[in-house]
Amino acid sequence: MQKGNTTKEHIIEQSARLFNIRGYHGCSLQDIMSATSLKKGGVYNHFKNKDEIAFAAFDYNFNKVITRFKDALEKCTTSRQKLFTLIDVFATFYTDPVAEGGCPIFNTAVDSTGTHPDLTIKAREAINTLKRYIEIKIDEGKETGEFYAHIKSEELSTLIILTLEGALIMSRVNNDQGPIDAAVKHLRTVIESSLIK
Amino acid sequence: MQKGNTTKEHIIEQSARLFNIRGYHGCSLQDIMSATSLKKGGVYNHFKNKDEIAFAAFDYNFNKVITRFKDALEKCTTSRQKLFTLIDVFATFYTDPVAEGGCPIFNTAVDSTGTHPDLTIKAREAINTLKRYIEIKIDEGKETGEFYAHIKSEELSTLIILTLEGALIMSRVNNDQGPIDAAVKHLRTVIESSLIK
DNA sequence: TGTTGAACAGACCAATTGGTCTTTTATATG
DNA sequence: CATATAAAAGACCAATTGGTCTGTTCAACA
Repeated sequence: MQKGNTTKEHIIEQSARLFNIRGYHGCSLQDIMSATSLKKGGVYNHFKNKDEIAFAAFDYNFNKVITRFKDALEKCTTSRQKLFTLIDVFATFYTDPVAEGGCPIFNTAVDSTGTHPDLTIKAREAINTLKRYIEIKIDEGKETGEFYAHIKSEELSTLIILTLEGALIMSRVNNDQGPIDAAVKHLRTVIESSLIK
Repeated sequence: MQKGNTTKEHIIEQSARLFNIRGYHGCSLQDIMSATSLKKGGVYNHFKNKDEIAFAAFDYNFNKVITRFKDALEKCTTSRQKLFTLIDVFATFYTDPVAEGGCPIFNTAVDSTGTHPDLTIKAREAINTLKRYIEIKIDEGKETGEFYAHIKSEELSTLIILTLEGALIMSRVNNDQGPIDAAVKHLRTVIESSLIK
């Protein structure tokens, strides 16, 4: 266990790792116990069941995703810069993952659909939070006159997410950065040529 | 069990459904037994273990995907038409899924990574088969002079797949056709404006 | 220093897991 | 009709699952 960490945080960290790699059904209590070097009593002292751990783990991972976006965008001044940075941050999810095993949001979305409705809801909310976040950045660019006013923010935000998330999955399964690079390059072109005045 | 089907085919069909909805670890032998109305002996008379069922189920689903592409593209004459049809076929994976629960290729890719290497390999091979299939269609268009020669076939093929697969996942988790529509519209524009002479 | 409460260990549980093996049931063929 | 063979049933298995509960340990505080 890392110093300065409470046991509960330690469990969440390790579980967040495991759930992202193995998925909800692929990760057992035994896996969590091994990863945390705790026995059942130690784990269940902080959580009432596996679901609670999974929820906390997802929130933890999602928070790391959002934080990475916010931190990177803080340094940006123009909306153009913000959008490009947004894309670059997505790309870092491949080279330097928030959580080993790819993007926790889409992972959880795919993993939970059909088996764990409550997790699906969490994934859905996370996607929509992210979507609105990007939408706002686009809207800001329109308000300052940096972007064309006719651009549909929601559509573009959706497109950015689905392109990069698709790329992350494809890159990961092929163990090849090609898809990520193709997606980044493509989106840059799209933005440069159709969004910016 | 449907008429004209062998028991083995029946097991594969049902398992293909279940594995695509619930994932490998989310689908138990009991689930398969219930879905097929067979007992353990009936299932294991045709397969030696769960893995064999999962492999056959994946092949079955993948074959349905490829078949749908081939059938649709048969009627096309121009390369432009083929590429647009390709995109439309992807879109049908949302409205009229090959297998309930989304695209089996990316589902399996996400589901298996980190827990089931053999399935990951199958998913990877499927993605690359599909990628090459689309590449060839683009190359054909270049050879006939329909498309610009400078277009990078592999990159475009990759982009088409990752965009539409990303859209399928996003549409499914949000239960909203918006992402699919956005992806289709976008790719059509891209092809129309930068690929076709 | 003795006591209290939280943190953790670990025994225990019923249910379920994937898998094996023997027995029964159909079915086809002589 | 008898028999060989394949298909399916279902009893059985050890291992693992998520979860509960009772001890034990340890640290803060009076």
